[in-house]
Amino acid sequence: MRLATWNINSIRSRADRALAFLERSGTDVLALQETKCKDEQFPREVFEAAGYEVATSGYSQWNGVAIVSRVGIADVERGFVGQPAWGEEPVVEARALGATCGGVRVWSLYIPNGREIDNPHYAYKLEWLERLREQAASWLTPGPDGAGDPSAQIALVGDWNIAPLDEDVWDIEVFAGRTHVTPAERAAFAAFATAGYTEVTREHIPARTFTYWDYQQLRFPRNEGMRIDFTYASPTLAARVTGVTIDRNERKGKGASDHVPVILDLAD
DNA sequence: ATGACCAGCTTGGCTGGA
Repeated sequence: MRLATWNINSIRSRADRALAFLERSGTDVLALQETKCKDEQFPREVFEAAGYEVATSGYSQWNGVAIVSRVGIADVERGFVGQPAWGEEPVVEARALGATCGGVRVWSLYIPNGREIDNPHYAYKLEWLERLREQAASWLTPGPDGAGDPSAQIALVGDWNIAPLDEDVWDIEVFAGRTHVTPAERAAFAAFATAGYTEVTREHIPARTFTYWDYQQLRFPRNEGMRIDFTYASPTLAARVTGVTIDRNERKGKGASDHVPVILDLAD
């Protein structure tokens, strides 16, 4: 099975690119982030006409996550238990969508950006990651009610908005005092390993291979990017990963997202 | 060359992105 994740930065602007990517890459399950539309605005017919099923979570023009699958979509969950809210009138944003596709519990995740370190959005980001990690740990932990399953196949995929290593940004000095590289964010990211998950893209992808390049200042042609799109896999799923590809070509040309797809190959 | 921000909404100047 082939499982991919992609922050598409507006599905309505790039539905054609997404479908072309699916067919070119032979991807079975595609987790999308920043779809930037409400559920009723999602161009699901583009995918359904090509034989895919679609699950969406979108409440406004911001955020938005979706899963597109040709191996089934079952038990769709919009948001996770305990997911923090944001805003003056607190709202649980469309940043997490779970569905079971081809036997894998896939979570399409768009972790909050954090904005600046002294912005309340940064505390929200850290809280969001902690609550997600607690839930993710529970999914692998058997309880008296049989809530968790240590052998579950779970993929936590998406735009984590964290660069875990200095080499995950083109110039660490540019990021001094900014979000995405702080010890607190990196600790929140690493805690998923303590919870029993393995980040499975690292070992397959060379250092300084990026997944995001800002639209401004020739960042892509200069290869001044960031690596912030990752996949944490449960033990049984991690054991199935045979390869990982970052589709750098998808950043080229007019109308590209600022992120590119990250593709996992899973043994049958 | 891979090229000099982009998306959405309030349609024109904001917000959010990282």
